[in-house]
Amino acid sequence: MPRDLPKAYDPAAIEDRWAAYWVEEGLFDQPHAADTTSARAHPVFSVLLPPPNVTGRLHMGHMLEHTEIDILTRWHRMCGNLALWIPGTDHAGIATQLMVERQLAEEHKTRQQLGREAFVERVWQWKQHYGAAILDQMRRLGTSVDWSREYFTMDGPRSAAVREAFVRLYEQGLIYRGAYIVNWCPRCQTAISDLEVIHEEQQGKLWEIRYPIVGENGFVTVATTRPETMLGDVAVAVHPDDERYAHLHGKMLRLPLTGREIPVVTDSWVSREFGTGAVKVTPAHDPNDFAMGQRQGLPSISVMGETAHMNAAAGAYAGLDRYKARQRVLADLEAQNLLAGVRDHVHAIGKCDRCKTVVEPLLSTQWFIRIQPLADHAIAAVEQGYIRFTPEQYSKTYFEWMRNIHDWCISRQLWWGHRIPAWHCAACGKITVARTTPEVCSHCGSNRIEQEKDVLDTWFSSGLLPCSSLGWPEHTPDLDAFYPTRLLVTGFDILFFWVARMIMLGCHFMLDEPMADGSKRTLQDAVPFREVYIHALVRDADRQKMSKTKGNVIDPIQVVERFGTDAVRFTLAAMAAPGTDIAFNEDRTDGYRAFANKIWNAARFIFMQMERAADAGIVSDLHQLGAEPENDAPLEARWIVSRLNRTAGEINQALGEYRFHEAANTLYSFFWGDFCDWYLEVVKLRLDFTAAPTPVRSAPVRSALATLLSVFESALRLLSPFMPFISEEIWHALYENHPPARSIALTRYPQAREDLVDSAAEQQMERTQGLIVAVRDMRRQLGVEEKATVPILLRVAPAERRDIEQNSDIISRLAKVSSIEFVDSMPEGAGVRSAPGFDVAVVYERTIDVAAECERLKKELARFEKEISNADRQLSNEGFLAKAPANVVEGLRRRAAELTVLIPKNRAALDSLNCNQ
RNA sequence: GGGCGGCUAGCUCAGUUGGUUAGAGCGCCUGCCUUACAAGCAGGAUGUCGGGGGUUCGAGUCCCUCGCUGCCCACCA
Repeated sequence: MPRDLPKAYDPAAIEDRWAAYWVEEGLFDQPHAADTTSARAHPVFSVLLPPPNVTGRLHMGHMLEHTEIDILTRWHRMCGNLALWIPGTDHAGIATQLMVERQLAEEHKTRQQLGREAFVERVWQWKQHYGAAILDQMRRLGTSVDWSREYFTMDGPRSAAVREAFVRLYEQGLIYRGAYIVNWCPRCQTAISDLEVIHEEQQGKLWEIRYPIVGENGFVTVATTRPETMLGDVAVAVHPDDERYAHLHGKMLRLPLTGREIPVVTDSWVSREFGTGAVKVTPAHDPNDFAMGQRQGLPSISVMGETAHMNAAAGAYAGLDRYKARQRVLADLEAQNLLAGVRDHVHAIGKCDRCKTVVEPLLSTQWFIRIQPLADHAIAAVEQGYIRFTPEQYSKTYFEWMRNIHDWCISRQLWWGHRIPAWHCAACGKITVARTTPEVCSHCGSNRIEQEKDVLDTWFSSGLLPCSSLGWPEHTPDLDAFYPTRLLVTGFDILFFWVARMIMLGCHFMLDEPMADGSKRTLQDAVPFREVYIHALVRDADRQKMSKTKGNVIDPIQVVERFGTDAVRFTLAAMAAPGTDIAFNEDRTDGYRAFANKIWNAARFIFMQMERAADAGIVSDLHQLGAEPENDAPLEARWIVSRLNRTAGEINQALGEYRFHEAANTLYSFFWGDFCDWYLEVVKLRLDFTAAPTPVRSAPVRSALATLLSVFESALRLLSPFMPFISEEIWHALYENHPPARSIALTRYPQAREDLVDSAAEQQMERTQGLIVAVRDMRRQLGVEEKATVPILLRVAPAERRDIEQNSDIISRLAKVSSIEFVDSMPEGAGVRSAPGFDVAVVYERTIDVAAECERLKKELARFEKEISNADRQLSNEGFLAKAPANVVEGLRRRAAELTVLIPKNRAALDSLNCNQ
């Protein structure tokens, strides 16, 4: 027998072995070119791994996400679903480029020095290294993904999908190119989308500047936070109804420092309350001004370049950095007495999400997606309930954003990414957009064409993943079988970046695509996933957000090495209440390491019993034994089987609602509380091979062993999605390395069987447990030696006496009772415990600690009295009786009846001990 | 400027549609090496559910308000 398990569980000794086994055996791979009829015959559970960026290592948030997806995937797989979890990594354009630039900087090099081609080659090297490391970590964590379908957002099939998507959108007129105000990062040297700008409140200044009126004495005073951009002013705007400025409509102003003349225009966007009510208009450097410029037909003057230095149009200020220029402008205005005032002003300043450089709104030629048509479908998909969010509140956030969406700037002036499939013609200046690299300009036939240098926003390719990971734009069997994916699990931080984009792109491209049966997909089947589960943020033990700068980042691999993967997974699951951030606390993990050890030792115990049974020649093959308890089976067997089924029901329900914490806690308390603490202790009674004077070749022993094994095996299966390693190891040992399947992960998940839920047995067991606990407590109070057995006096209703007698061996063993004497009334003065259903006293020579007992009784009495007065009040309230559900009323009546019995007993005990003297 | 969440035992957190006595882990106190497990066993103590008001027969749970505290979104210079 290979069951010579070490006394303490050592995760390190088994985890690598199983992690490798699962991958090598391809246990979680689905056949390619899947038979779609079989896919339709089975429920499908398909899920996409949110691709980790190839920027570094996995962090705790990844581990939470992967644990949650893995639990669900393993669960669905064991429930008989065709489960497919596709893994992959993201090239993460700007983020990865930044990492490599930093690496270069350490070598005192820049990407410009390397040149585009060499630089991109260098990033590929980085990707090889870090991408592989991330996937290794995933294997280490036991994620049950389909490695045969692994993707990278810049590999061949995904690049083809990106090109197809771009070209189609272009052909549909949904992509345009033009000069607009964009968010420009002067450090990254690229445009970024609105989402990549993070706003931070900052204490700044609001300057008031006088613009002289041409041909008159006097000024218009404008207020601005960006004085340096005044060099690009093309107008001053006032509200049309603002009487203060009515006389100036149509007049010209002389722009200070430049002498240029600019008009006063009216625009109802201007707020009369803010500043002076007159606003300088700088279309090239402010999004609002740009919009106004368009409305008013004003020109744009760019005075700042891509590095946020003033350009030639800034005249004397050319070459100055924007902040330097600001100082100089202010000083010059001051000198000319044109600075009317300055005051403190708090405003939000935009910074680059990646490098934290202050973003500059710049006029720049970029590619955009006309987003409204896509957004319309995306809104409808959620409104119609084709996509559901959990927690539900996120759908509100989603709508909020989607209904106020702006066109998406998809071009980036980066080198790492999907290069836009557009070619500029040097001859005719027109653009050719094509799926395959063209030889000549499609407009004039010239061969002087050059591909667009810009690359696409990284989210363009990841936004296509639900389709592209299944083979789109090809019409593949995978797409037929697994699209829409069933679920997306991700963090709220990429709700707009990624989730929203996937919904828009998925709905757009999959609508009207053929399904497996040849019919066209409607919106319902075009969505990229049917449900979105938004998980929490993992914080440190002090609820602080983990960040490199704070130095509080927990490396999952390190924690895993200390406590074992299963313990960390279980910690995350047990703390993952939907909608609540997780304060990751290692104390908790230590507790679950102990849980793993508990499971391990339960297995050791069971293996010992099996060996003994084999040695005694009781059974040849334990696994052949029937598992269901007979009607005359002992209480503990009927009880544990009932508890198992109830537990299975609760876990299945909880997992179906993404209530990981509830599932984990239910499992924990079942295994430790019910199975180990009670059931195993009682079962020892049935399996007492040594004590039996006669040969133990008896049916009861076989029956006990059968239940023990069956319940334990079921518990392991319940456990396996949460703790795949230890459950796999023990399961194989249980079957002596000849298990009925290659992995416990391929067995069936236990489902609740109503016919095995035995409420009567549960109630009886609860009463028995109550009695045992009462006796144990009295023993402690009386100071009975741990090993001594003592007689008890017991008073129960005659009807229950038989139950107690039947289970007297359980009581004797677990409460160390030598004999039970049934009495009709308790003797005076003895330490008596009263509970609903029984009074019990321990017979022992020592007397109890009267003071302590009085205190206990008084506390209990106070609690009872409060409770009965509550109960009486409610029961005499007609509204309650009329409106409360019958079971609630009935429950309260029963409790009141119990209290009516218990309270006098309590008082009598207090009297007999003279507690009140 | 809009919107969302949190406040429950010493600590970290559960508590689904309002329903009988508000729970867990860790920590704490007491006693045990009981031959699966001392990473264990048995027993115990601990809460005016942030304050106030309201709805209801009944509120930790729903509504209003106040306080503290996070977070997201936002083109008022």
